[in-house]
Amino acid sequence: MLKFQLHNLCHDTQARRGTIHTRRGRVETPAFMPVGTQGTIKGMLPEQLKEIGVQIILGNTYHLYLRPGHERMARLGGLHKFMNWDRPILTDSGGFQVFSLGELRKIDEQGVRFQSHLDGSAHVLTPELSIGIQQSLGADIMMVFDECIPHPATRAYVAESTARSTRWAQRCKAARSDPSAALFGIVQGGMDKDLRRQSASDLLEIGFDGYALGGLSVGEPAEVMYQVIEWSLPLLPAESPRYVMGVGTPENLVEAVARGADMFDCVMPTRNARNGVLFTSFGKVSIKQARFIEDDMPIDPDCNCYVCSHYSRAYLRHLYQSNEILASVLNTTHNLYYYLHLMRGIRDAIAIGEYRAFREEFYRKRTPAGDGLAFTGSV
RNA sequence: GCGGGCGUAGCUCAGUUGGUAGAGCCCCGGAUUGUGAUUCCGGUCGUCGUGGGUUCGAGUCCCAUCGCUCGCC
Repeated sequence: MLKFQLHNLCHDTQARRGTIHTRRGRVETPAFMPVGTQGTIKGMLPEQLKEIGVQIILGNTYHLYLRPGHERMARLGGLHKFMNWDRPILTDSGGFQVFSLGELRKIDEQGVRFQSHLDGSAHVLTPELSIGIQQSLGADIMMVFDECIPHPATRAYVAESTARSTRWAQRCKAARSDPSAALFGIVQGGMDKDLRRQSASDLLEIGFDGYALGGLSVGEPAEVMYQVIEWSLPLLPAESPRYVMGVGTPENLVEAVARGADMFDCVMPTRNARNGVLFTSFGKVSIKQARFIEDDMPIDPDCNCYVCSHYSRAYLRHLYQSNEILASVLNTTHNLYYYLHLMRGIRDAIAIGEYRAFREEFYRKRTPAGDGLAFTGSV
C-alpha cells in the first residue's frame, strides 16, 4: 500500500517532484534517506533528525536479523518503537550484504548462505526470510532480496545473477503477507543496457509499489553510472517512485534527479562525517587538515545548520583530533543537514520550474578542487 | 654507601647467536557511494644517554662516566 503523487515535471530535464504516501506518513521527493543500519543513525537522536528535516530512514535486514534478532524485535513492538522513530522506515533486504560481505557468503538459487561477521555462525537468507524479517521489523517500504552485482563482472555472470534476482523478486512478492507494507523491486543488469531493460520489464510484469536501481556506485566511473540511470529510469512507470540505491555524492544526486530519480540513500554523509570529511556548498572539506587549526569560520558560511551557527572549523578540528564523541555528532549533524537542505533546494527548484538554473548554480559554487579554500581566502 | 634494573622516534616500547634501526600512539596527507567503518591506506620523524675499547663491522660485547629508578644499610 503506497501512493505516489506527482506534482511537477521539469521541462528541461527529467527531474520531477512528488509525494510518497506511506502508512506512516508522507515523503516529499526527491528525497534523501539517511542510513541507519543498526537501528540508529549513528550519533543522532530522532529529534535531531526531524529537526534537520529527515522524512524517512533506512534500516537493515541482515544486521538486525543477526542482532538483536527480528523475532525479538517483533516482540519488542517493532523497529519504530524500538528506536523511537515514528516516521517511515525503508529496509534494505540484505542484498547489499551479499555484495559487501564477499568471502563470507555463498549464493545459490535458494538464497544466500552467510557466515555471520559477528560470531561466524551460519545463516541462510532467502527471499522469503528477508521479507519475513522486514515485516517483523515493521518496515513501511520493503526491498526485494537481490544480489548487488560487483563491478566489473562478466556479462554472463551479470545475466545469470540478474535473472536470479528477478526470480527472487517474484518470491519476495509472493512472501509478503502484510499488504500495508510497500514492496519495491530492484532493477539489476550491471552496466549493460539490454540486461537493464530486461530486468526492468520483468519486474514490471511482476508489479511492485516502486522500483529501484541497484548495483550502482560499485566502483564504476560516474559517467557510466549516469548512463545506466539514463537508460533505466525511463523504462520504469512514471507514476511509481524510482529509487537509486546507494547513491551518492552531492553531484551524483543532482545528476540522478535530472535523470528522473525520486529517492536516494547513502552512507556518505554519515560515514564521512565520522571520518572528518564535511560537505559544503563549495565542495568537500577534510576538517582534520592542519590549515583549520586556528580557523574561526564556520564550516560553510552559507549553511544555516546548528553546527555552522555555533561552532568554528578550529573547534571541529580539535574535537576530531581529540577523538571526541561530539566530533561525530556535530559532523553528522552538519552533513545530514547539507544533504537534506540540498534535497529541499532541489524540490523547491523543480516546483518553480527552475531546476536547470539550480543545477548550474550548484556547480558554479564549487571550486575546481572540490575544496573550500578559495571560498575562505579572507580567513 | 652497597646491590639490582633501565636509558633506542615527540610519547610507550621491540630489537633474535654482533651485520650501519622497527612497531603502536602522536603529527601530516588521502580514501570512503542499498555501513563488516571510533574503518582503511600512505607519509615525516632517530647524533640508539655520553666517552673510550674489542671487531672487517657495536643498539647488541668490555671499561668508564652521567641520569633515572627500585631494594638494602
